[in-house]
Amino acid sequence: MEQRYDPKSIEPGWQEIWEKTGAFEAEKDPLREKYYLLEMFPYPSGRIHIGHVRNYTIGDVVARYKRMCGYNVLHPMGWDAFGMPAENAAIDNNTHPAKWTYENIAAMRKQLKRLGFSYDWNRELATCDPQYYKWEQWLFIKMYEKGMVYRKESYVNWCETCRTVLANEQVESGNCWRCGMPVKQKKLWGWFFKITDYAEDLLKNCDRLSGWPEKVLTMQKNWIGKSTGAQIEFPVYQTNESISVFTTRPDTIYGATFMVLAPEHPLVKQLAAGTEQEKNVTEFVEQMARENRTDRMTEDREKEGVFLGAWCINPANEKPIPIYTANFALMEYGTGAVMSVPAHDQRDFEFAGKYGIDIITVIQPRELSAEETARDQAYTGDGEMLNSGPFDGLHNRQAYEELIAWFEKHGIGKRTTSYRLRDWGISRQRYWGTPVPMIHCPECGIVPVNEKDLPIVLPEDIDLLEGGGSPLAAHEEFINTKCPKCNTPARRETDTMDTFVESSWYFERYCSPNYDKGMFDPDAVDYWMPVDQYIGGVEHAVMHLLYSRYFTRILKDLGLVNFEEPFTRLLTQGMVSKETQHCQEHGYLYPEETENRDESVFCKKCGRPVEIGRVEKMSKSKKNIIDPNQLVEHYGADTVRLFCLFASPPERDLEWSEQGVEGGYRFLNRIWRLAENWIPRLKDTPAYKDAPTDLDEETRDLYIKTHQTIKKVTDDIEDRFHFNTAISAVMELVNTIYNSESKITPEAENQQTLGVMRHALETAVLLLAPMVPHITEELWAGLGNKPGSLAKASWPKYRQDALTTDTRLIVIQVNGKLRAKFEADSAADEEALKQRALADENVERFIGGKPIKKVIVVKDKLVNIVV
RNA sequence: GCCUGGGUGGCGGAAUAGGUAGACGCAAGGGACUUAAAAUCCCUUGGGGCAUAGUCCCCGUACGAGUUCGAUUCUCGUCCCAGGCACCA
Repeated sequence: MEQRYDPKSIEPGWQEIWEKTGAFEAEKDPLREKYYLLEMFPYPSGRIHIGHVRNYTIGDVVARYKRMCGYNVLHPMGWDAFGMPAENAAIDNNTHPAKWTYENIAAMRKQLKRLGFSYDWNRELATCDPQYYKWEQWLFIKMYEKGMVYRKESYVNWCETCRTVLANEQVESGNCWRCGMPVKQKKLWGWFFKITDYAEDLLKNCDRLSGWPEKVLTMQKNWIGKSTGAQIEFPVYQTNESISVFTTRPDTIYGATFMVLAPEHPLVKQLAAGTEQEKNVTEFVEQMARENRTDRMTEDREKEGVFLGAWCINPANEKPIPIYTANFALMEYGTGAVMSVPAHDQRDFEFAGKYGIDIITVIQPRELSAEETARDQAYTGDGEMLNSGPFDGLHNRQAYEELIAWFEKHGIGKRTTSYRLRDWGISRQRYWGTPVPMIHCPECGIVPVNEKDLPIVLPEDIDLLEGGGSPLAAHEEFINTKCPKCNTPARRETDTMDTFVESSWYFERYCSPNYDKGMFDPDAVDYWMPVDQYIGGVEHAVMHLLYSRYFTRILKDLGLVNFEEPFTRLLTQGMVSKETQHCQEHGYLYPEETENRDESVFCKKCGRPVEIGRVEKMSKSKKNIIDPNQLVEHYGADTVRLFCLFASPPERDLEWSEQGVEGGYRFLNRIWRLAENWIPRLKDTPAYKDAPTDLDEETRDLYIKTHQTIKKVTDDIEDRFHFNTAISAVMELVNTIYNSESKITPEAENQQTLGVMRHALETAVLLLAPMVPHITEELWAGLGNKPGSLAKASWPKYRQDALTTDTRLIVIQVNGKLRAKFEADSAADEEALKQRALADENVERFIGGKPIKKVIVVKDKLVNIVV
């Protein structure tokens, strides 16, 4: 051990030892209980940011902790390596996406290693590796054969900036999740995964995911968006056509006074054809097609529509009702047609008001008259049926059931369920992704590639087009092929897959990353999966986590795995934020662009005072980012890790504070000095581990504090991952050791006191080992243990008999207010406590001679006297 | 609008089955050491009150009620903040 704590000189050495000894390599071992800990793998952007550091530190603590507890821990790391930034960077810097990606991976791997994370690097994978995506293509073909994939032309979310299609999950309030630009609707051919087949199952199982945060489950449930109701047929007047509608309120059908079709609905043009409305309708539909989704779908957008010049028949009362097309109707939801009941739906109410359509009340609440109901706004509650023929007088909930029965009996409609969830559009019109392994043959149509021809590798010699567009479509060698069935010249599919496909099964690949006979070795997956603990950002609550759950079901239905939920427990960590600095003249400022004078901050450029802005998520544009590299350089990996854990519990946001980091560094120094002072004295003394009864009072206090700390830290990590309070507890222990130090005079220095001291010190080192692994390895070796053995040391256990002293602090209350405290023997019975409390001087004052109504005694805690 | 969280000192945050509110850290102040500074170590630190400076008193966990011997914790109502969804028929 060196004199001074110098993280820079000790950390790389331990990292080397871990690597050399293969300390974190995981081997399948059926005799040992496994623990699969996974953090969401990063996109190789080139630099690790502080959000990664936090995520991976939390994961690493759990991995190291579980290892110390004896589990066979799998803790892998890899790269979500396909995606558009590589392509864009390649265009900007005139390089190749693969080169850019692999260089970034090398840089980031180095950063992760420098932080001392305990990954099994032998299992590292990159999704852009043909040996990885080969199996994704294989799975695609299996799914195609089972009818789980299909190709269709439809309106899709199109991002003009990224020049590609987006899945519904990837549109965030009308904008592209990646670049933030508005998303348009575009009619395009594309490949879809039939995730809607699993909607019900994905929804139902949410309730069984007890290890997931409620927040994430709610988001998934809302996204799947189940609603129950009926599908009802409305015949079109004087034609053979009929319009199918989905409604959650079949009980209001007698109040349906018009019909609305989505502008994209196939019947719109057909029904308007030849009527005097045809021109208006065409214009309206074209205008809707031009508008982007955001503009059309904002809620404050006024309801607009046009009459089609056609009517349909309300099957309940056989009255004709006009058919409209309107901006608020969505082709993607239900059947793309709405039976509109203005009296009982606010949106329909507004539309009817604007276009002068009849409003007929069919449900009347008890507290309002028929005239008052639905006068100023739609009435959406329950009540008694009226204007509804044979159903008048019924409660609407009952009418709901009877109407559905009536529809089913007369073949007019049936009970159905509708989901908001759409099929997953996975086609991307870009280069840097997994090629869809399909061939378009003029004779045979669409034909999957032969399995033996996999992988379909991305060609390397491509011209990336400025402003996007698939270079594959222009690559003659890639496109031209022969049909696997009939051998005539055919064309390859040029779409690549959404990168969320790769991340939907990487956790299975980690189990056997080099397996070449399939996606994964079934035995390995059988042993390691499911992931016991998954950790990542909440931003993936719907996208990645829903897709992964879906994929696991696919694999199960294909007989490849025997479980359906991939992640048993999920932890979503909060984001990292920091205060911003803003100058009137120069906008947001980096700390180095400001200077401190007279307790205020000023802009270096113009000298104006700088406003210290609110705490916000770190981003380049706000200039409130911090660079992990610089921090590690300055303080070492352990301090950076310690602060990430100490500043707040994992699920909450973490506010970055330079001074807080400094505090963490001070704490590590404090332990270092403690060890440095004591190690020479107790090097040859074994740790005292027996019952506390034989110890003198002062030594016993330290011994008990040590065991209390073990319990506290273990519980904090085990139950809640609250590392902040775990660290506090060790800080308290260290403070206690400092305080005991003065009491161990040379005269008092005997084997027993030294043994207790050693035990305390050793325990602090063990408890901190998962969080700050480098300094603790150094101290562990200093204490005479085999260098590098801490990573595999056993987690300390506490003695039940060493958790409490024989006296307890008892609190005395009068009428619930604290009035006095005293130390009581733990053996004292209730009566004794009561007598002692009543005898207290201060207590007597507050009783003031009033009669005592009741005395409540809580063992080991308090006495409350009620007067 | 709906659904989740959340609101505690100057700050980050504790209080895990209703039982001492403010652990631990940061910042601030004071002291020791030093020629000095840094570092370190020790002490003080929610607000207010006092003829009795105490094992003292009053107030205090967004606000207002309630349940309870006792509420940061449970119930109801109000306000504010963050995140998600948002014309879904």
